[in-house]
Amino acid sequence: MKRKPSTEATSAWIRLMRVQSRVLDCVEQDLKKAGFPPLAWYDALLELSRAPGGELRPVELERQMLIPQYSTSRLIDRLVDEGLACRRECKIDKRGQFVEITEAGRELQKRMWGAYSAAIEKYVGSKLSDADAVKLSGLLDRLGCSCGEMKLPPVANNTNETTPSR
Amino acid sequence: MKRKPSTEATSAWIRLMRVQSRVLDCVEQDLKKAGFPPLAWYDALLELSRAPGGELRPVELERQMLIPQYSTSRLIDRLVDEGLACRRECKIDKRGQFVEITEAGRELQKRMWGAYSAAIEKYVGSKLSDADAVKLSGLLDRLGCSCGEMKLPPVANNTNETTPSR
DNA sequence: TCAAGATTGATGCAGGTGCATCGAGTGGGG
DNA sequence: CCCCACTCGATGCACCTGCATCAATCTTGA
Repeated sequence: MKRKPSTEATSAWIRLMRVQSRVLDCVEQDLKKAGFPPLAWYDALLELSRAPGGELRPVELERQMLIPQYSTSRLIDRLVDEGLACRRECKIDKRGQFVEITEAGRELQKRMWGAYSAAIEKYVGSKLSDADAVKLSGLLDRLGCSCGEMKLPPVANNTNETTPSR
Repeated sequence: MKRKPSTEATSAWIRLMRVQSRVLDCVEQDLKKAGFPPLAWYDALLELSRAPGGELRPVELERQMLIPQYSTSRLIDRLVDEGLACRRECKIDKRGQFVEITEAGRELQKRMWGAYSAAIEKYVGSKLSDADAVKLSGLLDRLGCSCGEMKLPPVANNTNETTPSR
């Protein structure tokens, strides 16, 4: 027997869509106004900077970021064009390659974290108590885990550390 | 004094981004597999179908949907191209126009609601108790209300009624 | 009444995304 | 060893979005 979606589920869905798009807009707007590239660049730079040797296979990056293959490919193009990363050959698998973050890339990632963390604080931290943030995370987790598995979100637990966006 | 974003706020942010993008992907994928157009079309058709006379000024539609003006303009183009709506002149303001939903538009909106409500149930309703859905809505609301004001989400309270997507 | 400014809606351009497909390279079974 | 299936990554295409700007019209206020 197929249930109709409850009013509550529907309402939660609507708010989830509306709120995240507005908050994300605000954050990206702040970053853009500060002259930074889109958040996706930050995510990629962060993943690269955390990888051992500062390099990853595109296919790894793709899995970390949960974005499609072609999207990764073109994002890497842009990072390379801007000198934030470089492609290196992969000796063990000639189909593949490594992407290595450059010093400029590391430096940009750190600078972006300044603006980014400020935006998170402004649009999330200042609106929610820690306890409520924890509750929200818990409820959201239950939604995420089933349409394909949910990766453990890579959260910094050292307050001096940088943190990924998504 | 400027606080660092708490670990909890950051973690909530990450989950918000990841979870909504995955859930939205799942829902849009289901609709696409059923041969339906994107959710934005549904939203527009719903707004039109609820408007008195089934017609709205583009500028109204834009405010309802919280999307930019040029985006509305082109969305209307597509709806008109597909025969789901038509443009009508606005006699009181010659700059403007009315957009009126057609019968085909109303019919598509209803058919989409079938697939759409099933997807909401599948990806949200089945994962969350009603009580948790209410909690989630409440927490999300607190995030939404401040970067620009939050519109009251137009929620159907009659289970036979259709419901907007965002 | 009329000029200045605001509002409505369209559009050219640059860039990003999804989809399908391709070529190169790998690896496993016969 | 060789062929077939698979994986890795790139790319052409269509479409969609954001941004800037435009023309037309409306409104305001001197």
